[in-house]
Amino acid sequence: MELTEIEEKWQREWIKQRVFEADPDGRKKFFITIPYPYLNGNLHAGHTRTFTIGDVIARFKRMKGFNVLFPMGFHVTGTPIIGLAELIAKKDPQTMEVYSRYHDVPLDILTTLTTPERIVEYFSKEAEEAMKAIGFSIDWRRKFTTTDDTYKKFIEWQFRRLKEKNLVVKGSHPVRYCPHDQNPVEDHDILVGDEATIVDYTVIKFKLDGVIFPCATLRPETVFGVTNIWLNPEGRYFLVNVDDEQWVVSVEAEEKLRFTDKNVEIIREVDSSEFFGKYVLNPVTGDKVPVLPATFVDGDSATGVVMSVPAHAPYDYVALKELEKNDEILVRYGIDRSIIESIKPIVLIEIEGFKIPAEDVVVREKIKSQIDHEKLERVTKLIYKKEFHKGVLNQTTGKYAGKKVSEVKDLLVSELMEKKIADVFYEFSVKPVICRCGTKCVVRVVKDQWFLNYSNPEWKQKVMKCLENMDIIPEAYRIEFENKIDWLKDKACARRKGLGTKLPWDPEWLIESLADSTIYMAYYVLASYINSGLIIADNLNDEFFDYVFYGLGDGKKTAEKSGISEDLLNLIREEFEYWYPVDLRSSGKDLVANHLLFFLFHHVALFPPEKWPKAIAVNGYVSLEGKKMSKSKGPLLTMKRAVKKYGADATRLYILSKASHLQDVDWRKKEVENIVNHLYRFIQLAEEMFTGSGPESTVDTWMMSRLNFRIKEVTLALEKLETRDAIHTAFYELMNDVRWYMKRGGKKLLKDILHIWVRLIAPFTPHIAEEVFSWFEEGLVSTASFPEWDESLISKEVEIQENYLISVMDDIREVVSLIKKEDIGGIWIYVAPEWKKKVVESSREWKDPREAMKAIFKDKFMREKGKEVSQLITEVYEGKVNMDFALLDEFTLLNRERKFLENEFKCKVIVERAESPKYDPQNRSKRASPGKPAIYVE
RNA sequence: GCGGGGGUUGCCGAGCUUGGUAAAGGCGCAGGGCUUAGGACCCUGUCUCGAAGGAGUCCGUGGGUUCAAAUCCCACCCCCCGCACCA
Repeated sequence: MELTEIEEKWQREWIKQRVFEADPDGRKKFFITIPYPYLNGNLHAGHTRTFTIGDVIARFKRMKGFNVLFPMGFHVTGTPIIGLAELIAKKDPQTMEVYSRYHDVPLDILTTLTTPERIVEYFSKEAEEAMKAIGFSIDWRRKFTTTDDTYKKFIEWQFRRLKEKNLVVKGSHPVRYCPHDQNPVEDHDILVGDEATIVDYTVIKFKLDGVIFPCATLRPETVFGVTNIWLNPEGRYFLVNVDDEQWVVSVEAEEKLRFTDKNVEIIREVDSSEFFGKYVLNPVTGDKVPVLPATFVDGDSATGVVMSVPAHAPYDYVALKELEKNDEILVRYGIDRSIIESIKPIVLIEIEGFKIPAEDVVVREKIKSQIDHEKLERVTKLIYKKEFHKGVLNQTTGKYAGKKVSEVKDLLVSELMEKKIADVFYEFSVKPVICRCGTKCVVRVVKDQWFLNYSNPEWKQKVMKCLENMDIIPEAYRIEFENKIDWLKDKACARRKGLGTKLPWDPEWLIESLADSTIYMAYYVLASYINSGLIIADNLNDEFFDYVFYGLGDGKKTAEKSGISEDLLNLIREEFEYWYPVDLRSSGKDLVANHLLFFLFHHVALFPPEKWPKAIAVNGYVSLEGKKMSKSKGPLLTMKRAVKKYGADATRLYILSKASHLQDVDWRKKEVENIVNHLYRFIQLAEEMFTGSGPESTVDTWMMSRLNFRIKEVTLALEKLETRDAIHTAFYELMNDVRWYMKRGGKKLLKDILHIWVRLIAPFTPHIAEEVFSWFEEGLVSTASFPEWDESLISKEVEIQENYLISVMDDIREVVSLIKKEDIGGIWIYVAPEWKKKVVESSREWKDPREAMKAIFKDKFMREKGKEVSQLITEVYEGKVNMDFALLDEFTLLNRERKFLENEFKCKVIVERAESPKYDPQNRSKRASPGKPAIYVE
């Protein structure tokens, strides 16, 4: 029978018997979810991996006796689907190519996918078919898409509740923005500089006659060491009204400020030279410092006004030195030389190995000019790094003295901001940033934006608490989660464009797509009632959700108001109570810093602790023959195509067996094909085993030991979601065990082993497992019980005996290969004499070889053996003697297996005691060591 | 830069938590068996040397701890991922 036939047959059977439709009952429940896919394309190998892990666990838990709910929905919210519809509508060549070639959309259908609705309809159908074809044990009665009216009601409820808790707040935030398109730009909109991030400079407001000189800096802590400020003598500056203040900024800065949330108005252009030699007030220290010219100042970097800290900033140090020597400039701007000469670097950060850090490195690197950017950039970075991490602030900094720079920085900025003597100026980390349309992008501050208040420390605290009680798989990721929780800032949660739910209190805004996907697992409970028509959108109001999720309110009134029966309402409430919380959420590692984090945040915000998630599992990516997959550019391998080509079981098995959890899987055609062969091998072996029977044999106990050990290994691995190890054990190692058993003449247990084995592999390759299982009994393996192991049958002793035999065979084989003889007449095996065993045995009782020898040589017989004994003792202590083997009754054992050995080597085998060999032409018996008999071959 | 993960034999990957015979397993390669033939399948080998089961080398680099280090500690080099308003 072909594999595809088997697969389709059992998939039909599962649907017919509704095996995966889960409703509450008396059993313990297990609720597992996988992030629903976003429908801007077909499911691919990456989904295949994550989803298959989920399915394997779902199937395993089901067989372990849990009532398992494994549901699936579809994500539609956001802009990419709209973008795709537009691209298809205008027949964008790359899109048409990628979607027909890699997503396998037939061209005649593709050309019709010009609206988001058609795209969603097409890909949701495709996705469901793909997931059925690969045999996922999903309860399909619960599917939905995030643009369903009923789902929108659910999201509205969620956001109203969050707002009530003050977790949705108004604010402004910086985005990359194209002035020409008048739109924020995303990564793929950017022509040049897509690696640029937005960095926030601190602006410190130095004052002169009521005019502010906003000095932009990344090192606000150095404000205590300012000796002067810089303007570029060749740069253009404006005097501008900024809100209710007057600022002097570069012309470039003025332009940028207009995109912020400040009101900006040019008063007049000013010449920087009119300020040189004048004194500005440092608002932090109260010092008055001069304004001086420096050409390194970049008008296109932040405000174009810079504070000078010659003790810690190499640029400033060099510029001052240059100025001091440049009489022409001094004269030109009427700057008194004594001003420069009186400037002394003010050290405010103490760091080992430096006195005045900037001076030290400039001298050491022999930097002569402020235009030597390459060297200056390098040493600037060097000093910054050292000072930030290891530097300690000194008494110059007043109350911050004794603290580390890294500890003080944020605190200092927020204090200065509060006193309104500092501000923020956003700037790109890399320049230029150019939009696809060719326009230079700016940082724009979007005003009156709605935010999820993730920075809220109490909220974070709660998430941390939740995390503490969760299982994180792999455990190494826990620290990553902790870091990300700490790092998470407020997140804008509303958009102008896209698909989704409108913000209920401000319908101009759409709820952003990650924000609407945080607690939707709860919605799966309702979805089956919605899909069966028992509930429609009109039934869903806040009272309904409060009642179902919180048990709040009066049942009768709520039912009345919702327009559904009280019985139904209570049924849904009970079902929610039964399934929630989520026991396991399994996902790709790309979702750690966003979705999974929000998943936790929203759960702790909206649900009591007993409804918080229990576990998160994270897995790596999938690449194709070493190349990264890309939905929009290719290459891509769809789930459907993989299944069609290699079969469901092979695809499942391959993608899980290739790498452990965090590791990325590289999909290689050749290896997948080999897995297909392996499955045929398994079926062939299974057929042999099913019909196999025979008498008891000496290897039966060994086989039982192995089998039980393997069950144990597979079970423990699956409990930890280590699917790779589980597959390895269940398929390869157990198969090797069975082969060895058969080779050794084992027959009796074959059929029984198969009956157990087939259940062991059922979570991974359910179709083949069903087929083989059906040879034995009527029911389905999907609902059969997972094998339990019997610890008492796992026998170390029996396994040692078997390993001993293998080791002896290896030795014989090696000897045979070394003598390079065509025909072997016979093999003589000499088992070590009793006295040697005694030496080995008693050696173990002593701490070191000298003591052992002393003790053993008390025996006269041993003394006579002198050198041999001491040599043996040395070998024991060098670890050359296998203690497990040494204590076996080797003679009996080898004699028992003599026939087997004769068959293996196709010659006669004689086992002798080394004390009294009947035939030993080369006197090899002397070499016999406990656990390692001497061998003679002729 | 910050944070996380990683560097093992031709390749992919175990082993590292808890130091104790490095090289599980797969792919590839070689030899043999089976077969009309090919594929598949089965067996054996695959760091180096070896005409007796042995010896030597070895886990990114350099140090350290230890009787003993792939494993623990320190420093350095290299690779991958995330750094957000995008699903």
